[in-house]
Amino acid sequence: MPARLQEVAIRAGVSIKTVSNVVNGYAHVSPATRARVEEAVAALDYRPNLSARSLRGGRSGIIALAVPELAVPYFAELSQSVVRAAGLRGFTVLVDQTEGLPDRERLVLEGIRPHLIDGVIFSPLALGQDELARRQDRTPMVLLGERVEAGSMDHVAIDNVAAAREAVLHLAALGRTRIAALGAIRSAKGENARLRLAGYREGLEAAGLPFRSELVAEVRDFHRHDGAAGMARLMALEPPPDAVFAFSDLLALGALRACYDRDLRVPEDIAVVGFDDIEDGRYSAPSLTTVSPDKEHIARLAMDLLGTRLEERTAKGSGALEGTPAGGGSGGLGSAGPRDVLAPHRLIVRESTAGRGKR
Amino acid sequence: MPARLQEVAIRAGVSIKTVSNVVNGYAHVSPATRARVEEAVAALDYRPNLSARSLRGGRSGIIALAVPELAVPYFAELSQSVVRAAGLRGFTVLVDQTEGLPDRERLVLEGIRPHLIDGVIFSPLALGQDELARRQDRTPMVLLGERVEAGSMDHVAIDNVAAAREAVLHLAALGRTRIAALGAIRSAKGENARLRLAGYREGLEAAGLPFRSELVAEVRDFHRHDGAAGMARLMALEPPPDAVFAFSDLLALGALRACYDRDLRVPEDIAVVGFDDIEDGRYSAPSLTTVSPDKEHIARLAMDLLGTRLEERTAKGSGALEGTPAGGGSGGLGSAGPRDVLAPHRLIVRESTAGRGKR
DNA sequence: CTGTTAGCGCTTTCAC
DNA sequence: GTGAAAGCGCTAACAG
Repeated sequence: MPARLQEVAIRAGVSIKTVSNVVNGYAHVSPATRARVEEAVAALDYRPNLSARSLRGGRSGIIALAVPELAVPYFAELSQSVVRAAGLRGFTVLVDQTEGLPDRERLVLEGIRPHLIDGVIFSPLALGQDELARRQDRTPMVLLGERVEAGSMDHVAIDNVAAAREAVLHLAALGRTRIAALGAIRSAKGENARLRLAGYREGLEAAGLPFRSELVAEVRDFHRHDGAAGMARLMALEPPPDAVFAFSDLLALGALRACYDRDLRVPEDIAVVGFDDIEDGRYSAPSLTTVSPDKEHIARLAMDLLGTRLEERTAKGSGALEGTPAGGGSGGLGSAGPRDVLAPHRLIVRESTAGRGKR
Repeated sequence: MPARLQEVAIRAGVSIKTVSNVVNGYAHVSPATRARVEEAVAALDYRPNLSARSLRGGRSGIIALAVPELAVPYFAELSQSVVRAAGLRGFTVLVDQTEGLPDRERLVLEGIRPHLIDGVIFSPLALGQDELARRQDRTPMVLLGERVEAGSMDHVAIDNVAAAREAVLHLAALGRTRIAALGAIRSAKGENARLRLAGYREGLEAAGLPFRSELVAEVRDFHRHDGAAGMARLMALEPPPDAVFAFSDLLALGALRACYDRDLRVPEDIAVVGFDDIEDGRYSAPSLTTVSPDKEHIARLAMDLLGTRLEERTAKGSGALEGTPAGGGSGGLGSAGPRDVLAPHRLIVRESTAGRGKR
């Protein structure tokens, strides 16, 4: 049974309020008193009750991170960065796995664990623009990846189109002419896939290469499995492609595996570029050329945006404390419009396009 | 501003208590009333305030999962399973990354977010037996991996020694005689490494092979990087090993990469076995033979243990209050001692030891 | 079966 | 500078 504020106060011979002041670092406490209180806090191993604090103050210090799957390395690495960035700002992260299921994503939009969560960082997969834009819940939310034009949510992403274009231009610069795209997605899930496909077309055009629809392999998901299957279909073409731009590293890794199964040499027979720069790609054989989004940066930006919103909110909140009877409260909003932040990315050239440097 | 119980009660024309009863699914509410309340709940989009509930009832429905790094695939996959298992039991998971740092792990032991967390599933890395056993905090905790002899904590793990032995016997059965171990760890972090090393020795002995200390490669961590470096050292031996048992898949993947760099054929020149069965190993070239701990099972067992402890706890709590009619069987048995549960594992043979089956 | 009431531990006016 | 008291929203203990 942990100590309460009350007991600390008694032991220190002061009032509850004073202990609270000390614990929360407020000024106007005499050094002597402060020392006594701190001694009592330590002696009793006092820890504030977050539920009580949150009930009272409306803030919990907890943010939710909603991602499709932790087991997908990109999300695992991103989550790691988010957890770290949140920690630096004093927040703990509650992870929600949507598994890319529409219903679970809707739950996120509607506010999981309301009252308990100060804000949400959400990486949607299944939900489209329209649904995202239609969100009701007022908990501050930052969107990762998927951009909502009409919506009112903050958003962090890299320039997917530009990144994809660079990847294709890199392949073209290597002299490849039949450059395939691996990762087109038909369903609503495909925001990222759509952007990368657009960048792929731009890249082809910039390189003076024709767009051939048969060189675009569709997938269901961005997993290794889909990559291997898609690659198998591409290799069955006559003539086959001499390069592949995969829309994720997992797809690319699956593609590499498919090449291995067919004894194709990478990059000699076929060059491969991925997207995400996950750790796996640095150790695969061959190592994977990839578009590297700065995940640390993305996480930090998302946390910054969320932090700002939370501050706005508490600032507003404390002002509107009056007893508000029948709902008239117009409550000045003033909240700045949705912000759209671009995180940096760069192309990392490795063996899957450049070959093995030294042997 | 979300609706409160009060407002729902007014709209439904009943008392607060009745709404609470409906929301919590208690019996003894007339169907008509229930329907009216449910209508009101839906209309006002009422969501219970978890902070208040938790403050009042001492339960929050949140458990913490403390792992070293989400970016390590084994932990990502395990976390995914834990999040899922917890969800099935109505718990949300708050993820804590210790980064394997002693101080952060101590924080876990002392109770992160006290009062807010019903229980903890903890996969320690840096802390040794002694410190774990010395824990004060009373929040129910289940340990993953590391076993505490003296302690009082529940524990779930696979039989690391037996698993390692099987892996080595598999290599020996292939006719390999110079079987190296990759992943010994000197520091306190090494509980798993120690067990697997013990299993390695047992395996050698069972196969009638001599233990050679020069065939044991030490590492700092279980990362790809360490695997590649360790493998490089092993290959410099004269004669080199003809097989490697790596204590983690990440190490094994690093080892595969080191082989690729040296144009060694796997498994012809050297066979490789990993440990963990992460997704990467199923798509690596060659695919990785590995010891597969049943992560779903581990997660479910951990959640079951935690669930039981929580029930014991609340049972005890409410039992302290008098006036419980009904009685019924004592059924008690009070909090059982620490339970130690073994999860299943199996060896999955793939190309890195068996070669490529079909081409 | 339903209503009333008293806090859970904390912050936060308001006095002193 | 410090103390006293009023709730935040909810549940559980009692009546009715």
